[in-house]
Amino acid sequence: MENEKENLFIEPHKRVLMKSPLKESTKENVARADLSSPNLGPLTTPTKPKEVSQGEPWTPTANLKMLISAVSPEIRSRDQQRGLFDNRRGLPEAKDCLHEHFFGDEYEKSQPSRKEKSLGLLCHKFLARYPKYPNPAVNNDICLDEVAEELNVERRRIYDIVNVLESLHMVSRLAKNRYTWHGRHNLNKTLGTLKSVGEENKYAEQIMMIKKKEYEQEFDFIKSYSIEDHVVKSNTGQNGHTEMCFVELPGVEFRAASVNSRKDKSLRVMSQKFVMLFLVSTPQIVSLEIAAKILIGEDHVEDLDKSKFKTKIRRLYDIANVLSSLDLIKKVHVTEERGRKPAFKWTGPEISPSTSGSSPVITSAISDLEMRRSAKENCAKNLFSTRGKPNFTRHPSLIKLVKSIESDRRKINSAPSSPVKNKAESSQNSPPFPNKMAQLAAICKMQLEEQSSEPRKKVKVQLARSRHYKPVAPLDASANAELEMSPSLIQPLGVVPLVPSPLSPAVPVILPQAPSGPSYAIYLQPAQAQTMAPPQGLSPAVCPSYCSQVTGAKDSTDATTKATRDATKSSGPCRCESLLPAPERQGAKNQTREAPGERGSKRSSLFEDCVSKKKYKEDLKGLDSVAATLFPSGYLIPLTQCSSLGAESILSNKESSGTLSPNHRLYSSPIAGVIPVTSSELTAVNFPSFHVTPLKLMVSPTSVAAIPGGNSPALASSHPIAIQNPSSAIVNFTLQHLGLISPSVQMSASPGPGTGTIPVSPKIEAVSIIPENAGSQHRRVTGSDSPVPGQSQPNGQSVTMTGTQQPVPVTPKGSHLVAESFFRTPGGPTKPTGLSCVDFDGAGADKTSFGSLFVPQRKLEVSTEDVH
DNA sequence: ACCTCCCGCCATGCT
DNA sequence: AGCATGGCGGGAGGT
Repeated sequence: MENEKENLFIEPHKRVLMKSPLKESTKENVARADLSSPNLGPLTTPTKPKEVSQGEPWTPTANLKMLISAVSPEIRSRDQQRGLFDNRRGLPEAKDCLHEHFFGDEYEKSQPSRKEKSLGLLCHKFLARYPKYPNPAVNNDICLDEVAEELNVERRRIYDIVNVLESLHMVSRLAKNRYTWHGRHNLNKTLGTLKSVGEENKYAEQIMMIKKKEYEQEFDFIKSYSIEDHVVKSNTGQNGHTEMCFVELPGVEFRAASVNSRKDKSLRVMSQKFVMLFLVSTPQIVSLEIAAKILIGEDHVEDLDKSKFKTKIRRLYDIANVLSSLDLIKKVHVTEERGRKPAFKWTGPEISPSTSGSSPVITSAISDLEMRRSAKENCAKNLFSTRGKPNFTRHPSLIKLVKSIESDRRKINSAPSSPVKNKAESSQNSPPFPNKMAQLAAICKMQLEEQSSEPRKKVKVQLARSRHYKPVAPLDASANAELEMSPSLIQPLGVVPLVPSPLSPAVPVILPQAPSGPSYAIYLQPAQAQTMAPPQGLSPAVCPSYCSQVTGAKDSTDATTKATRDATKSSGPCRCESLLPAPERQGAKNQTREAPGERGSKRSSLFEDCVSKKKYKEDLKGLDSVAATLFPSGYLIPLTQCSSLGAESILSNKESSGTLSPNHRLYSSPIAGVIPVTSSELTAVNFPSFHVTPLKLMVSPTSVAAIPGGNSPALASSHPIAIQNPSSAIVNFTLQHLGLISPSVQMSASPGPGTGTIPVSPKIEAVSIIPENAGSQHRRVTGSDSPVPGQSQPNGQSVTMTGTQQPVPVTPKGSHLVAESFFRTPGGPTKPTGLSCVDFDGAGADKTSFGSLFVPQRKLEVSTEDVH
């Protein structure tokens, strides 16, 4: 219905193009665009035409133009105005004309190469159309048909992009063909939530397990660990991989119940899980192989069919391309003994679970596990009862509310469209540029937009994050590494929340949103929930009600509604429980993090000791238990919604935050048993962990990036927020003053392009590692974006962005050899996993220390290569 | 030869 | 039935 309304103007052409297979291939796209536009387009929607025309830059010149236009809105608009119309007319013929007119050769050449058609490029184009931080007040509707037309791609492709964006809550579905653009307002929150969920699910453990297996296979260690593996498997089985829940955030959520039928499987869920893997793993490097296994549920690796595995890999590439466009991840290669494996490194903001708000809860998981469990169970039962679709259930009541709301929205939205494209218009056209170029352009734009956009959010406090701080000083250092390396930082980190989020806002001062996070509700899937024992309960469900209250004000009704729904669905109890727990959880997490010191020590000791198998086992056990509970599934509904709204929500957050802080719990995690720290453990587990973890914890790359702030373009790229927030700057200063960070560090940045080379001090492994990350990030930013940063930059913007980033200097980014071997992480488990690779990047030197544990060290090299 | 991953068939489910 | 979504995997471009 709504759609129709929306489409009214557009529809005709849209449909023609879109629906029909015509769109089909990009090949035709051009034609399509032309056609479409002519048909109705021009008349109805001016914008489209533009795109169309742009759509295919047949000549190099055209491409260049495109880039430029992408970079510079002005140009863009100009071109659009001029040429678009022409193109519109063109229609199919137009393209022919173009081809012919323009030179057949060129035409062919220009023909979009595969790369030009890549999802990543397409995503950049898509993103270029919207502000990173859209003004909530404005209409941010996205009409899929329009976008598809404008971008000259099949709608199918748009779905791929939108699905991933939706998983991050950057868009939410309004109605058929319609989505609302949220931009990055909720990103940190979402990431925090995902991290929490990931922790709950124990993805870190799962990763470790997998790695372990791999090692075993490789080395035949298997037997000793086999048991563990089994456990894991079982867990996974329970989880069920269960996983498939979709984590919802407030605002975004509902896409509808109805609509969501397929959600479960969907790319959305996969995307969230994939992101969780990054957030949970210490190195923050995730290989496709591991991700695929985990997403498949793998533990039972062997079970995997190749075909299934291959399919999963394909999907992961799809997701990765989108995430890369968002600057959340960067492609790298991990070199292991086996060989080089494609992997992706998280370049997005670091998130502390609690940080963003919601997450904290998650973090607490361990301590709170029990509570969570109960909560979860309840929630699951209640919430999920509905599940028509497994994943999303919402409370019935909530659902009703939501529906009503949605309907309202639709009505409103549907109004004859305003297709909003906020910015889109300007950006729109993206002709096909070379990927990189396009990317750059897009990036530049985005950055600009971000900048322009405002700081938007308030900073959330990141105190929570402090928890991250992992024990190991080195790590901290590493974290800071970008900033700097001071090891000292580490502890401080613990204390200091600073670390936190770069992204988010790190401003410590502000708590508002709280770091703690916003509350969110996690809905478990009924099945899972029920099935699963609550061992640790992920359940973190935060009560929706709670959320709703909080959010309510601003958020949009949606959020509240959801919350309410949830609440309703879930029985009251659940929520209540959930709510309460959340704070605790957070606190717990925080505590845990604080505990880090312990962890760190443990870890360090472990390392030193070389992890003993015992630990490993223990860890495994812990994992197992965890695993059982893990999967979280369900969604989280954060109360807080959008950061933008933020302030209001803050109250809730504050509460949470407050709770959090108080709560520090011991770390001992029920789950882990031995291992106290969950979060840390997880990270540690992953591998190189120790180093890494601390680093991560301590300083999140993002944070780091943020710090640099000034330009922090890099950061910006990854996290707009950081950039935006002045707070980050403040934080930086603070840190500097404190001595935690060295000023120099921040700036360092030069993006080091290549592999970094920073010799970071090996000494502390962690440290060394950190740098890498940072470096990598930086690199990634620049690199990934486009090879040609400079060029793109017509505007300064782009440049700045890239340039700033990197602090690189500190870390070497490139590949490091590390001997990774298994490390044991304090947490216990050591897993040799390939993960190590990640570490490598960072630090090479240290390896030796770790190194040798079980295995032989592998070297991991992570090469950040730009993909494409 | 392997890595990526585009492309579009076709199932699913809402209208 | 028609249409919107989107799972899925063949197969081709890139290295």
